[in-house]
Amino acid sequence: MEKPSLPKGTRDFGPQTMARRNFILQSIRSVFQKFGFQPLETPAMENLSTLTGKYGDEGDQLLFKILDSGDFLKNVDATKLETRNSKLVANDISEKGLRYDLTVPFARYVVMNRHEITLPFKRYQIQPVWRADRPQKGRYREFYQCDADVVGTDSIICEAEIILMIKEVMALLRIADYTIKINHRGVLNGIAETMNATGKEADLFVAIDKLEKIGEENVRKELSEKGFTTQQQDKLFELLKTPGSPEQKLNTLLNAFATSASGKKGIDDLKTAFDLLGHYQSSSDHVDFDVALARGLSYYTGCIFEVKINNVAIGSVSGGGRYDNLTQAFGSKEKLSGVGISFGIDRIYDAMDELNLFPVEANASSKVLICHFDDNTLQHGLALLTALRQKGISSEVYPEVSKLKKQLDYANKKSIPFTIVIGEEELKTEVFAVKNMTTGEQQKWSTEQIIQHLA
RNA sequence: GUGAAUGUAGCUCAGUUGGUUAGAGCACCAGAUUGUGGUUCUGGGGGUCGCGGGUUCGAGUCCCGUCUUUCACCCCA
Repeated sequence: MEKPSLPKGTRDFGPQTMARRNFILQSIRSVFQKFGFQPLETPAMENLSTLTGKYGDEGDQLLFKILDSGDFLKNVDATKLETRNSKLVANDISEKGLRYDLTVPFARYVVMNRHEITLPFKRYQIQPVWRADRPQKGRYREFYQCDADVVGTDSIICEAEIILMIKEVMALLRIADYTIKINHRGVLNGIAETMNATGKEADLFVAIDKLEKIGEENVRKELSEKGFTTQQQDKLFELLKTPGSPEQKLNTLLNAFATSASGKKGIDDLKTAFDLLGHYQSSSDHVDFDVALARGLSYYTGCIFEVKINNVAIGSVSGGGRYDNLTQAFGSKEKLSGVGISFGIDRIYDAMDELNLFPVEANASSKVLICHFDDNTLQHGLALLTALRQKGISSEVYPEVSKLKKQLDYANKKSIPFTIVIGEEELKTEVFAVKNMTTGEQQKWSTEQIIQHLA
């Protein structure tokens, strides 16, 4: 008999883990709903044609493909098969794949249901996604994304609200030390134009993004290898090192981008976003204009976001940005601009775990355990149990007759905060011993008093 | 996908140049305590040493393969 095991990069979530995951999930969901987003779910699998070509060559490699049913090799071209090149035959034997993110299925949904969608359309979506990546810490092959997107408006209000939502989620999770990095694709293009590197954006941006991780020296080394002159590099780092507050940086860069239309547009959008935060009576605390942030290059066209929890060795816990042409990839003639944010709850979990940030409430299951001594007291406990449940107090009874010690141990292990002991004496007086498992204090209460105190 | 490291009880780890029956702490179960837990004491259960081959009189220890996890690259939540 083979030992059971899980596919690489996937996990089971036990009750304790689920309680904490739900705590995170519910925090995020409540914020999304508060900001007017409506739920959407899409299938785990999509047609491969929906998924391929949307994430760049790298992304296509990471797609999980689903083998066609039936006799899928029957009609495959024999000469193709003989090449033994799996890439050549992949499309002939697989027409479906597991979704890689939630944004592309959302875009597909919008195009397919355009007639019944009122713009601007705000949806949130919380579902697992799959990537055939090599697993590492904080990187899984199956993980959940929590996305909120708005399509059908260019308004920077949406960008500002994304920042507000991130702040609210972090506050609910009691994560205090985090940074929302924000940049703009236009700023990146402006940099490329200003340093005379148009046409080589891809190499440039990939190198820029590594600045924080590998430092200026190594970035310069990489740029030299890619054929950037020292002069270009000097100009680049002059821009990247623009000093001051976000506002000061924006002003300095605006001057630097005098000849770059997209650079100016980028600065403009970012300025608007920062201004709007003020109108929302919010601050730019935690928000950092990071000129070196370059993510999601294959489809973001406007603002780019990334959220890092500080002092944990885990990648970004959230990312997002504005995209102009996602629906065009599905043949939509109308140009729909969208902007969205995605929280990775698996990484948030890992970070909170490492920082010991889970509140005790996130562990509790039942609030009350009813303990007893024999069949008679057990049976009478059921009436009390029903009374408690009718008042919405989540409670359970120890389902078999056993020693009190064992029942109290059970309550401890499940972090049940109150126990009620029912014995012959309690049956006569109808006053029960209610024990606070944290303090050890014990009170004598009637059913009404119990409900009053615990509801 | 490329390159590297790791794997001994549920968990964290010991285990000498290859040599009897592989250990500890924590956790678990039982008792001390027939209506009061998280402390203490006593006892107990639990390991095909990741899996499969090989070398050897003999392998947890050496070699090869494989899987898992981790790290770097790539990319990303």
